Amino acid sequence: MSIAFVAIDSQLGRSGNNPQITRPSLMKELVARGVRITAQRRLLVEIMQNSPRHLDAADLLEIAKKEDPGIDRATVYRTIALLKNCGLIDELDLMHLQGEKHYYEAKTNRDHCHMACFRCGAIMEYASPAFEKLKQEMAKEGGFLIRVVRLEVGGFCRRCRKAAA
Amino acid sequence: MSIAFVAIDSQLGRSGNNPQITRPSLMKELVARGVRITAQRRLLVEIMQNSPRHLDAADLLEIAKKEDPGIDRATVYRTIALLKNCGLIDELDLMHLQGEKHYYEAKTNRDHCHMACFRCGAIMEYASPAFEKLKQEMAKEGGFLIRVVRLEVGGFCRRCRKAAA
DNA sequence: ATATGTGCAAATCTTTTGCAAATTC
DNA sequence: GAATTTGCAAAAGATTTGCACATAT
Repeated sequence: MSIAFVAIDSQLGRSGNNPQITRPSLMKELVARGVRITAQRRLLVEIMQNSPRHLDAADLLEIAKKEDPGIDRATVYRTIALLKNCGLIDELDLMHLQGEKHYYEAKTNRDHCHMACFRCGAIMEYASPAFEKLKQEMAKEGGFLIRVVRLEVGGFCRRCRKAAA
Repeated sequence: MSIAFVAIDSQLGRSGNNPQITRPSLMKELVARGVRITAQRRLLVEIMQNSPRHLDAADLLEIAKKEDPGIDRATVYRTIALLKNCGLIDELDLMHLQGEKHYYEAKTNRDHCHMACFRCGAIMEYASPAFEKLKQEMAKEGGFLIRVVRLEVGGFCRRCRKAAA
């Protein structure tokens, strides 16, 4: 469980006229897709749904073990793959600030960007109409049917930019 | 060396009013930064500079070995790290279509997005003023000093979208 | 009852590292 | 000549897989 990200994590939708960001219920979506519900899936999905932070596979496993000590790493990875294939979660790298692992979050109704500070490790989220417009433009100009979008930015947050100056 | 990407790879700057995309000379930039030039670095940098495709570490090693069979994997990774830290190359995942490895490209004067087709594996590049505008907005609204930007999109290219319909 | 999912352990894949020898300036 | 870089071999870290057993519908 990484610590560095707790700081300014999740400042979603700071742009002026954002509608509220919402997340669909992962469980309902799974049921709707006819996916078999097991105890382990229920547990993992609940953790993902409710975590205010971006979790990696190891985080997820660690948290799940508190409830079900017998749960295995493989199940975590398989469940992540399932959710990803159903298009219910997004995968992030967060600029590899903490190594090569991946982070996950339940898909929101609004795509958003992740800005990672190289100095303090804070992750800021950012959604804006300009992003939506860019997506539309890419789809139209490129003739591309977009399924997943990942915009990640690395640099220095307001605080660290000053501190480093 | 992956094959799937050869197809529509590198359709950079299809948007209407794009200025020409250019790349700085990696070697010159390294020299300007006072970086020691070794035979291995010269070779690897030359390959990176001239490759029309996105190469991963294994590709790079394989190509370099044709010229210098003794060159080692570690040197490839260390050189990639050097270039990345100098801000001379960008790192891509290309939606992990081919596993967890990373791909690299010499930084261009213009940031651009990579669109990866889940079906045929083609990679399309796309730059546009809307992208520049979004970056500016993020920097301004978030108070963020942007150093690296990575926008990757997964979905279906024009051809595959039709074929799958 | 049967198809599907799980735990376990081992394997795989990519990337990193310690160290002695080689190379660059 | 001194500092840096390289090759080698081993390690590390994340993720995947085969298989016998357990579970959900």
